[in-house]
Amino acid sequence: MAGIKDVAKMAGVSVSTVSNVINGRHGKMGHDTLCRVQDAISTLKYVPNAVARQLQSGQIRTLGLIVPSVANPFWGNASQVIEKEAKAHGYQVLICNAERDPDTEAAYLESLYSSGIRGVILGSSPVSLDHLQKQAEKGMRIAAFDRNTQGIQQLLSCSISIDQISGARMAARHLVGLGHKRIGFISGPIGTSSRIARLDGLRAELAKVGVELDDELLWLGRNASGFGDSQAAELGRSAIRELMTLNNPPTAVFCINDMYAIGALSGARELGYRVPEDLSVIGFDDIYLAKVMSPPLTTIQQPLEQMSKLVVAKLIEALRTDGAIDDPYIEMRPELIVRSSTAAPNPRKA
Amino acid sequence: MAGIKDVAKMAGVSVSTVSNVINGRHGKMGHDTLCRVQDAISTLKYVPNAVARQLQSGQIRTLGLIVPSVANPFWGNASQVIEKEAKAHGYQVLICNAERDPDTEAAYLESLYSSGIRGVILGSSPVSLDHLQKQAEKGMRIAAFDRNTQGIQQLLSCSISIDQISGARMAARHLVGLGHKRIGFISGPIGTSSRIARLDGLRAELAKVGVELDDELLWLGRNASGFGDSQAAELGRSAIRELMTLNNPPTAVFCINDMYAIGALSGARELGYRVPEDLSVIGFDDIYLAKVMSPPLTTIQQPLEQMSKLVVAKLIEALRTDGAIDDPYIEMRPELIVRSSTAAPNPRKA
DNA sequence: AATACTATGTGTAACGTATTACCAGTTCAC
DNA sequence: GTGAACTGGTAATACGTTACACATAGTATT
Repeated sequence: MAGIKDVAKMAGVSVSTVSNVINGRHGKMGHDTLCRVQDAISTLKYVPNAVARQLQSGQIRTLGLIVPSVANPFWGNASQVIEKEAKAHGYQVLICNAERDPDTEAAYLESLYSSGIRGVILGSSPVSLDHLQKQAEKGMRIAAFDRNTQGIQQLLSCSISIDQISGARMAARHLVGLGHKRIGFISGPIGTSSRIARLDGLRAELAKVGVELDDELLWLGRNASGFGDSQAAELGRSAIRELMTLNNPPTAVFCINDMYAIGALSGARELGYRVPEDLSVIGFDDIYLAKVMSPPLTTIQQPLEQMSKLVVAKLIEALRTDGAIDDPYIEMRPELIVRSSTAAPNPRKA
Repeated sequence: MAGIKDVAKMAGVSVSTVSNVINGRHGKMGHDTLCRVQDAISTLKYVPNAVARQLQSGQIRTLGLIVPSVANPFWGNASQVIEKEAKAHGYQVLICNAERDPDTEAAYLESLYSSGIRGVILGSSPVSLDHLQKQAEKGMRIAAFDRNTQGIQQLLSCSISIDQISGARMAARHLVGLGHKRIGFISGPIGTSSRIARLDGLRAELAKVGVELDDELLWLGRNASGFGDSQAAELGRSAIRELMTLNNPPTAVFCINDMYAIGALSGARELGYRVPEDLSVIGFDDIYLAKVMSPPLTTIQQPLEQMSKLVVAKLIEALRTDGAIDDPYIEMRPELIVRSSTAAPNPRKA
């Protein structure tokens, strides 16, 4: 374990001089001194101890990222893009799976704080952010990702999200436009801000055009306690089985995200329903799997890459400027991607 | 930002006493002292600085995890399980996406090392581990996951993997057993130990039973430079299009992992081929999506949960015992999961 | 009454780096 | 030839925590 002292001894200079070399203050010394130090560094395979450095400087170039579950390709992909972007800014990312549980989120936040991390990207997460108050007060900068910021802006340094409500309305409008009148809704437990908004959007649009949303067709993660996103597809499959065996089944279903939609596709086929002839399915997120499903999934797209770049840039700016940034709360426009899982309802059954 | 000194001052005791409280040495002090210190801690919202702690102790309860890509559900799910398991041992996990690039892996390893992390789980990764030598020499404990350990055991503290070769042979035997004689192989670039072993296994089994493996039917990630796993499904789709438009197309394809297989399913359907009637597709890994595909995917299962538990336990043990652990190199048995994407070849075309 | 022991705390030196103040030469203008 | 400015470098201290040796007082034992 070579330390800066060993390097100094070997090069015959003081530790401060070595420190100057490491930190690029080359102007402060003679050329031969510089060379001797550099030689010593490489022969000893010396790497500065980031821990000691941080303790001294109080700085650490690491961001926290709290997501519901990297097992869900949407978040897996988001994590990857965010990490890449952070790396481009010279930051590392510590990824945490919080499973949408407030206590787990709070525990991670405290742990990140105690590691010196002062910037965190919070993905999805529950409606109330009370559990984060303590850390926020102590100076943790929090950036929200994929959630609305109603009433919690004082806790947040910035936020990036799509307009969930209008996304859900686009989906609803698409289905209604095709002629559907019996529309189902499939989701896991409605605990996060984004899920609430999506359901609200669906409700609002259907109300506006005068289509009833039958409570019987709302499937909200029954028996799903403790299930993570890796089970989302399975839940979607169970859901569609229950909905399609009702006396008056839906002709179309809106799924809270693409994973549920993928499960719904699978379940519908098992029951002998053809998609989209007998049943239309629409998802949300546009994960990369949506286009390779059969049939390819109609869905609402989130501009993931742009959102990730923005959230990283904003958060780092907030960290540098001590919170004073322009335009901290951004809502992007989602987009309807029509593929082949939606069509007009089957007249025989309608 | 309250430190231990502030707590000590407020409670009217020395920093040592506060340290004792924090570290659970409650027997060393009077009851009222304990209470006063605890009060001070909570009113000041004091959280011990993990960095300073680590500097002192040289210990950090964090593991590094280097994976090809969390966007691939196999690795996303693995990351999640590993993280959960590590947490149960009181460790955090720092997840890094290395995209199968040796330089990126080396950079992450150095960065992890300088953060005081001394235990890393290395997922998949290139054949040669020369790029990791430097860190390994300095005392980094490396656990290999999902790769063979031929000739690199001195670099590794432990390893957990399935027997890739026998997994691939099981797949080949299954296809041959169904009567297939023209078998294709779809993969991205063959750069990692696990991919090499899978191809070797396929070759060995086919040679054994006297079925030719036509080079024309080997699709190895053409034009795939820089593509990550989120594109694997798309690559699978391109691959199947190329293979099925040959003069003498395959009747079955073996895909390097389930993501490619999912893409192959999609591509085959687009071309009008039915799976499994016209084409059999077999994958590898058994990600949770395999069973909700249509048709559900026949695949080779890796016992992910068990493997994850083992690798975490072994690595932590290696860290604690300074490398001396029993049975460090474990190969688990993969299992053939027969679903509905494989069947006997269509006699019309055979 | 002297000794030993227990319970309860305290003081301080690390840990490895960055920063600050400082010092010894050299050069140079006047 | 004298002091200011500059160059190349040193030494001391701080960062927040822990570990360990030591201090103090009260109580029990001989």
